[in-house]
Amino acid sequence: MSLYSISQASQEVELTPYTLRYYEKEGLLPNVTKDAAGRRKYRDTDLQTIGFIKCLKGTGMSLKQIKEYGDLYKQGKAKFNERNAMLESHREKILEEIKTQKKYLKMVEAKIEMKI
Amino acid sequence: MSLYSISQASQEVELTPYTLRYYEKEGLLPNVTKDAAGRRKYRDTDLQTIGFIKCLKGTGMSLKQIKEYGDLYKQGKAKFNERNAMLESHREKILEEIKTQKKYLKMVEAKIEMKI
DNA sequence: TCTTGACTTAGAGTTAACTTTAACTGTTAG
DNA sequence: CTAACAGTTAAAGTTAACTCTAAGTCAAGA
Repeated sequence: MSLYSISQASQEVELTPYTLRYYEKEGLLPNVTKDAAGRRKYRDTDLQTIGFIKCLKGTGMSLKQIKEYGDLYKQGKAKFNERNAMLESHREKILEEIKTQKKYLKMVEAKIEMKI
Repeated sequence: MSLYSISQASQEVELTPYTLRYYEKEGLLPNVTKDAAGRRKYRDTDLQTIGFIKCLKGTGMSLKQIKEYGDLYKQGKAKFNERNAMLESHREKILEEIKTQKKYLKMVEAKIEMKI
């Protein structure tokens, strides 16, 4: 129910106000409302959206693709299949990435064990 | 025992010749030898070094830090502690990253399950 | 001998994702 | 009333990590 200023939102989601404005400019956050003075007011759902954007970005999805996903999302049920296909294939990518990270972890640990 | 041209090495390590030259220019591969005509010849140990660079880079270490690690490596036993500390802390970072990836994976899976 | 192709260099160009600046507006505390 | 502050925009600047271009060298095959 509460509304957050850009600096409050920035603290909540751990992104700078610059980044929040940038994401909006790039079309990743389409529906941020503004008050009478023209200042952004973030709703809880906006923060949730940003949270999911951070999740996608943190797993290697580019902002361009995140925007594509968001655009499909806006089109509702009509694009459900396409949107879900994106998530499914992204899921596979994350699984692959975790595998790779584990392999690399072993390599680093082996190097540490070598003591040379 | 074998020597690889830049294009052969490039195929082996799955990096473009441009990238190999770039890494060398940045001081990440200090000891690539050249033949009489001035062409790079990569040894197996060079390919192993590149493999480890890919591991560090693939786990989020910047080229700048990788160079720092390499520079410590060149200084041998004298810098063993410092070098190993880098690897230990990088190991922690990878473990953290795997945790985060798993959390994000769950978020994506939850979104898929929501079917909305 | 000529030409093709793989290499060399220095330096310029590209891309993604911010990050900052400049100039301005509206709100609030003293 | 005014100073400080938090926000606004468009546009320029930054950074990391490549990626490419231009001009040239060298070796091998027809």
